[in-house]
Amino acid sequence: MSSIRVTLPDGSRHEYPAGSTPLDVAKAISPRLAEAALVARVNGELYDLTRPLEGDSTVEILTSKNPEALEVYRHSTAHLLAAAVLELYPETKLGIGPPTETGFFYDFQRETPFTPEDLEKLEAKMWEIQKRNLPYERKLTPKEEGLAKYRQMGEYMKCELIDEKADAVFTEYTLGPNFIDFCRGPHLPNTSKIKAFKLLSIAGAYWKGDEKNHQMQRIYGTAFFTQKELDEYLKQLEEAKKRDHRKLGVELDLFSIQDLAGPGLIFFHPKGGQVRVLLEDWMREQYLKRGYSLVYTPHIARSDLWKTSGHYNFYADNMFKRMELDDAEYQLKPMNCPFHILIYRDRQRSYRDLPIRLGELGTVYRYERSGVMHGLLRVRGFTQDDAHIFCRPDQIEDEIVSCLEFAADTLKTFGFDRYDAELSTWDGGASGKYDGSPEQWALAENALKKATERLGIKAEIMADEAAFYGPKIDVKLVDAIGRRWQLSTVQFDFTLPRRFGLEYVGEDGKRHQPLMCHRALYGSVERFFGILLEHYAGAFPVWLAPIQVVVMPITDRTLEYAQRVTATLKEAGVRTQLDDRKEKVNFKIREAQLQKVPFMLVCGDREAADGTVSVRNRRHGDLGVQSLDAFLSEIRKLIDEKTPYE
RNA sequence: GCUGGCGUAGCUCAGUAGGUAGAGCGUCUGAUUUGUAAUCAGAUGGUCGGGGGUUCGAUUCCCUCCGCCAGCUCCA
Repeated sequence: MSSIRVTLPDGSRHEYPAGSTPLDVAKAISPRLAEAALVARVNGELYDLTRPLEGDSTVEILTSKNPEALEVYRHSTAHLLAAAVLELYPETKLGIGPPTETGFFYDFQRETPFTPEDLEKLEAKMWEIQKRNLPYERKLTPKEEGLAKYRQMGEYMKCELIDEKADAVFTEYTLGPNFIDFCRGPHLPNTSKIKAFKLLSIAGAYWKGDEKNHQMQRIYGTAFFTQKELDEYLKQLEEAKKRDHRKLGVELDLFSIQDLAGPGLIFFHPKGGQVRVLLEDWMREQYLKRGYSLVYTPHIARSDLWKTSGHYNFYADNMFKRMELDDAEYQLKPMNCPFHILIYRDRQRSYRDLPIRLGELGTVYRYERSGVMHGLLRVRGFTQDDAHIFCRPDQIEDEIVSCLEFAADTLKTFGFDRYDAELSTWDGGASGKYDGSPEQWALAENALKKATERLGIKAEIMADEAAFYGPKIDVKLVDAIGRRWQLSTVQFDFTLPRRFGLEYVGEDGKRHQPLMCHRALYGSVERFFGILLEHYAGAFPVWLAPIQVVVMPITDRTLEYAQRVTATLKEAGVRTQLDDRKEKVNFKIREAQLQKVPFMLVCGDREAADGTVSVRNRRHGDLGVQSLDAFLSEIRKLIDEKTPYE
């Protein structure tokens, strides 16, 4: 057999000599394609351009236009980093170095830790190696031989990986004469293809992601096909930094975290408090509109409750320490569900009573390890917009649909147009780590699936990702600068109804166990507040802005008029502040702009004489003179319609 | 919790090869009556994160605790 047949994406077929490579195929198509080629897809599998084809194949040449090529590109950059590290610090041992969503990292084991200056040195070294124009060469090595080699090199982590993952013959990649790495590949043909990268940070990382293992130093970096794309990415990082909710929280005087009180505990200042009230009021209103009942439950309960619910054992690590009171033991609540269950269980329920939807803005406390707190996004005390739905099997699908509709409305209200969902299912019972019967799992998973279908929501199935007590749907939103955040969740729970012996009397006069699901839409009010803050970059829409209007008299002559304007707006329910300091308008405007106040009303002699206001919007600048009534009805509209931006 | 970095005035930051600190903004006082992003002048302000040690002397060096930041692990 001296030739092979290659099928191209357009369906055309060509003959090539046996042993041809994807690069040969690309060259035959066009020199320009051969130049742009980075990697190939051969019979569905990614191939190095120089890896010989084995028999008849379908071949697709991938260039910088294919997302897979970027992954390979970054993976190759990670190898370049490892090669640079070994040249500068030969005693270093290698961990793993994969591409990530935004770049790549490589883990290293070394006595002395890397410093930020090392990153610069390493970058320079990487460019130096890049210029050597070295090929990434694929080699096939028998397992035993390879093991012996890496053992001799002292690359004990590579040995461990080979031991676990390698076939009898495995692949490895060289980069120049001195670098070799156990790696599945594929890689770029050579370093000259790498055009733009940057090392970003150093961090600790556990070997194999297990905190029982030793910790290494991870170097993060990113790489793009062009310097321009890299610059854009770095700019986006800067942008993200600018809208960091922790920074905005201080600048806009919204909230704080006090050392004296403890980490992970949030203080909402007046302005943040105002926004939070609006968020909570909106949610409560929705609850009532949508057939939920509002309940209030305590913050602590006897340990007996937590023993019944199972938290005492299974959630102990996340709970605050127990306290002794009157010979009984109490604990702060980490979840609201047992309380809502007690309300359900307080009396006998008929099938006619169902569904019962108990909602609460319930504040819970969870012990988080000291290194994990993060602004408003990860805290030790937070308020969930929590609700528990108790229903019959025939009701469950409609319930899920209305939960998801509720979630979608919530997202829309806050100006999130893009979101998607993940449906986490069990493993079919294989491992025994899941609670609940196969029938229950089937019923629940089906209901979740059908509900997403009915609503036309695309839900990615995450097999074996469910909670042990039931399947769930998580909604992830995409914010103004493209970041994804996990927000709403709808989770089934087969465990708690059983543990608490929940029941209802059915049509048949017999006792049945109700289905129960947990759902939270904001998730945590604190976290949601933080996400919103970053989404809006601090410029809350008019309906949420803590201060909606600042009125600015120009001189003392117009102070009285400005006071009247302020009073009129306040009376109309517009959150208005009078800036009567003896300062220039420029100064007042600057300050209001920085505080991201939506509207500024300048009141001078002309306006006072005509009963008008000179309107300035934080985004659009000077909008000219308007009658106060006209302005009022305009802002009223923005508030009532909850216009997301303005 | 772990690895690394950091902690100086309300905020942003400078500084001291070990001799108890400085700017801008803010705050206060006075003057200025001002038209769409900073009026001027003066004053105020710090146990240099807490504690301990070394030293004649520590904000600086060492130890320890607390907190923050980037990650890891975990998670709403």
